[in-house]
Amino acid sequence: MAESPRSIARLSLYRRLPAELQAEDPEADSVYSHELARRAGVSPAQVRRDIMALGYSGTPNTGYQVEALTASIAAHIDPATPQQLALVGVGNLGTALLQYFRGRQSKLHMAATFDTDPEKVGRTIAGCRCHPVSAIGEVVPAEGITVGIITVPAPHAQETADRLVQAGVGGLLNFAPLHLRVPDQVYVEHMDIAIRLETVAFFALRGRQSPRG
Amino acid sequence: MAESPRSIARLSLYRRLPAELQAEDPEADSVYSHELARRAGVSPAQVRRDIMALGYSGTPNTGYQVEALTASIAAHIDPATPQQLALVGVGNLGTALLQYFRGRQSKLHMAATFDTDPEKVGRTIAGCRCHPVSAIGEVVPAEGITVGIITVPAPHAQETADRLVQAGVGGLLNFAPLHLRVPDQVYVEHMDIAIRLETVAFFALRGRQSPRG
DNA sequence: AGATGTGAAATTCTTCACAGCG
DNA sequence: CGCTGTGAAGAATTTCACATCT
Repeated sequence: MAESPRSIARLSLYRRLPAELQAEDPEADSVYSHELARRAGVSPAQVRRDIMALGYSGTPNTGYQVEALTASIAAHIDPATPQQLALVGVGNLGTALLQYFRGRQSKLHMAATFDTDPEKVGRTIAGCRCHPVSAIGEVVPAEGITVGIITVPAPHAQETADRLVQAGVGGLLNFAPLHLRVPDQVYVEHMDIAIRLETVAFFALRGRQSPRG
Repeated sequence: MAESPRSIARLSLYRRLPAELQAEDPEADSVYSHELARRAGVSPAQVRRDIMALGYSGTPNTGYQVEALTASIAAHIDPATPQQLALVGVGNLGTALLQYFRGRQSKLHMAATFDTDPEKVGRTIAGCRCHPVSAIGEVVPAEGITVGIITVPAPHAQETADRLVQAGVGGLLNFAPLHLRVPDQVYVEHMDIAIRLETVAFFALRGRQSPRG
């Protein structure tokens, strides 16, 4: 089973490569591991192993059928039914993310946003109703929300996470610059921009090759 | 030498933990590996090994002196002289990032922004002058910029990266949802929000424990 | 020939466990 | 004692290399 976060992230990446491919060559209905590898920035062996884990097989000398491959990836990583998201903290970054995902067709649906600012509460921002943070406990279960996106200032991030977890979400995407403490069964991805920027700056001066994917 | 991207990222994280710590207990001038570990979400052994690589040593039974530790981390990961950054793509996300880093004191300085929109070019956004993208080749060397942040739409991300690399940057922080192809000596961090969100959504339904970091 | 699928090797990263110090 | 520093073990991940298929 390729069920590590790394492999899931790579599969998610592979999935959108056929679109790139077909933008260049609309005829193409199959693709080699080394072509996917080149576009994904990983090794061909890595691609083959990830795809192997899907249970899908390509054909030697021909590669992978893009349609079948895409379907296999979707079957593996997409939820059976659409999954609901919530975003907490409708500031600059939160709004940018809402715009970013606005209209993106996907199995992930932005169901609600939350903020403490009375100016924002009650309004609809980027097509999404803004609730007061105090309503998390009510709205999250009511909407069946399973994932929370945290874009509040650092001092409020942990309490926001606590509320979301308490309300039942199973995963968090955290943009606040601190490590969230959550129960073991809750999955967190930390999008720590400051840390990543410092890491880039470090290696920018030292000429090290980038890591995977 | 703990010079992997992972270890650099962790050091960057450890560095801001003393501030958290001292906010709770202003008296504290030393800290144990297990305390740092708890706050960073890693194991105590990992903390000790990362710090070992700095050349700094704590004292048994007392832990690490926060001031000396912070200084050691800074000496290891900060540039000797301030490093200049550029951001390309002053849209919602780009502006949010500019605001986010506005006023943050650091060895990293936002020296220029670039956009193609004539409405934005020439203006000062979040305290930073906006140049036309066509000026990258001129401004980047002139300002000594070493890191580029890419927040342009996906279709323009690769050409943006090419321009920045051509102009001499050594590292890129990419927010566009695709893998950038750059020469080996250029370091890239991919902040692929869509992929990370899909990964969270996947594990939110499966209750897997988060990875470290 | 030139792909894929995959056991096995290699590599990288993390944890264990304990000596030694304060 | 309870901590740090660290060699060695262990896990996780990636790559190799080649049998196999078209």
